[in-house]
Amino acid sequence: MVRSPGSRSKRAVTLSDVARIAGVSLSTASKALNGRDEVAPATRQRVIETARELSFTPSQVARSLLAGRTGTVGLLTSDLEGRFVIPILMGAEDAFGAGEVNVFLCDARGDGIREQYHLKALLNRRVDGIIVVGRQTDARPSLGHDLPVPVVYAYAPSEDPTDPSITPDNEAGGRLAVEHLISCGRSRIAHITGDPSYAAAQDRARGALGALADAGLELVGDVMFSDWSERWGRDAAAMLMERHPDIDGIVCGSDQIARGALDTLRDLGRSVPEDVAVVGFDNWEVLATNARPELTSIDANLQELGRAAALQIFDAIAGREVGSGTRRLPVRLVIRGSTIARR
Amino acid sequence: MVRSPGSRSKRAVTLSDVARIAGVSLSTASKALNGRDEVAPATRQRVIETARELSFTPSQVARSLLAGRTGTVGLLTSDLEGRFVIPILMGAEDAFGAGEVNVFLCDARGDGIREQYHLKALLNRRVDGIIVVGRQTDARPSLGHDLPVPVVYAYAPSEDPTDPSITPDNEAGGRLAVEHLISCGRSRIAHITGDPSYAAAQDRARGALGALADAGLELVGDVMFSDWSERWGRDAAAMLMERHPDIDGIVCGSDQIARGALDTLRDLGRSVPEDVAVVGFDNWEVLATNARPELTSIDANLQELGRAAALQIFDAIAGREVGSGTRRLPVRLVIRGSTIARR
DNA sequence: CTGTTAGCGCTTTCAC
DNA sequence: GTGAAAGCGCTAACAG
Repeated sequence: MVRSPGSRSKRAVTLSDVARIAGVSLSTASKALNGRDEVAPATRQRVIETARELSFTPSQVARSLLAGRTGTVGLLTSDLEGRFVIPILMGAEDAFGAGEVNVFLCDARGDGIREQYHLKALLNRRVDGIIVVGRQTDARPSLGHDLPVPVVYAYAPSEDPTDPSITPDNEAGGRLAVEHLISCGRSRIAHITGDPSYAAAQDRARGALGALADAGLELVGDVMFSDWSERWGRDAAAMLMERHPDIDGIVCGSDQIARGALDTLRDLGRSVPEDVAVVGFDNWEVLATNARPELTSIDANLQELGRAAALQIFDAIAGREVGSGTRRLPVRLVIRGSTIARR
Repeated sequence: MVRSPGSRSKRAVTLSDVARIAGVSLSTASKALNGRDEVAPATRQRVIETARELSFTPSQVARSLLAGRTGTVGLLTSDLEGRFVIPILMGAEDAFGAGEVNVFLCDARGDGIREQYHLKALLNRRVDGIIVVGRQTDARPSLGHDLPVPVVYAYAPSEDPTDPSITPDNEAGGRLAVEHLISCGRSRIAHITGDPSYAAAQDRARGALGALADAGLELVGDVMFSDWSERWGRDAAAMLMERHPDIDGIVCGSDQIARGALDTLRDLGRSVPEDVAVVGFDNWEVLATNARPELTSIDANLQELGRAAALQIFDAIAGREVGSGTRRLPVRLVIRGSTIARR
């Protein structure tokens, strides 16, 4: 039978191949390769050499079966854009130590059926833990408590308050944005944000209003709720500036909205940040750094969030009882030209 | 010993548990649950019932060990944004049939060492295939031919022409953009694009120039190469319009560049699409649909690309010899208001 | 120090 | 129809 050189048919080399060729027993080979110190140096050397020559790769599958742990984690998401899930994945990889643990990424596309399906598959594969990543910060249905592996909810908390969830502190973010504007000498501050049915919109607005109240200030106009689009940012800014020409600061509920607001301000001939300072939300680099001027924004530290979720999974796997309930992770302010003019 | 109700310590139920409780042998239980027809209906019923009661989940790990295939695929990427990798992942999931195959997503972050590390880990885990996703369409180093599993390069082709690669047909895209402008009655067409060291920039430009030549037209000005930013789009458009005020169409090498061009045109009081029609590239929804007017763009059909990559892996796993070399997948034009005014 | 043995959870012959 | 036994690749007791 003729077989192309690149044929896959070659069975993978196993440890017993190595052992046989190195002239030792299976267990000695195992010990030699795993650094157990009950092996004569010369023997170890020979085994390692042989393994290298055969390019032996130990099967994690077999190891997993034996160990009862697979060293894998499932990331169950509905974030179609990947805007949240990728940083979270990176944080998780960091925390797990790349290579030690591998992540199954499953995209449920916002479909409960598909989510159940993926969940089932992950359990079949004996993942050691599951991180559920929502696409907004609204609470989402719990996967339930009767799962054989630890589950952590990231970004979107679970509706069940006894589930462990990690979510950005949006209220602190709203607060931070206003405090920054105030420290820039602004006092006539407005707020444009997205869909009021989103927890993120409400939380950020609450934070902003709280910070204003603490400073003895009032919001200019009402909180402008509508949707998360650039278009709404443009329209809302136009309405606000017409009714309240003395506005000198705008907190926006997203970077997209902020981009829209910047557009309108430019159209109206208001200079940013001199006349009006603008703060966005999410610190979506591609939007923030290409705005003119570049956009000051609140960053949710998603990578940190991913890391935290991974650590929590770790703790749970190790049997340490992890605190349940929602943990809010600090956010941070990234200052750019839309609030402080570059020299 | 007191154990919290949610404790993980409970060993997962195994098939032998099910068999024992259902009062049958291991092998009968296996046959019953796997739909083998050498089982009495009543017995099968009883086993299935028992399995359900115990919420038995068959271990894929054990199955994989036995079958020699794991039903997993590795997605090795350096696309930090996730802009390309997520649609490709989705396409791959579709093609594999969600749940049948699961995908390990590994982010090498553009670091060769980390890539090798991840590759090693994937091979240890006995993935059935690997899809390598680059972040640009430039050729990237091959992982080599001596791997025990099939590898397909998606988006970024391999430098080795004998590796199977799937990449969007950028040249056809450039062509498509120009042809569309011409069909909109434009004849004074310019081209602003990104970094000339990128294959994508060169390929798109080549396609655009080719289509112009075919129509007996010449590009207005030089191809404006620089970088992929919105800022460059603004600057380049300003330069072009000053030197060639009669420009009536601009093909842009990315949606970001197009957004910049649109900004400048508005600043200059040129209306789009009446005075100047603009086409972007990538069809990045969040940018394209929020532009004013909304941006016509070339879509690389990434999900399709993911699907194609997955199918190719499939074929290779099944032993069907897949064609090697680079396959260019068709792109498509998405028409919006920046080339044809909405009524 | 080295080798033999017993599984991890499952599927699959092959007898009964 | 059903069950006993072998074995996927590996590690960990336990003997030598």
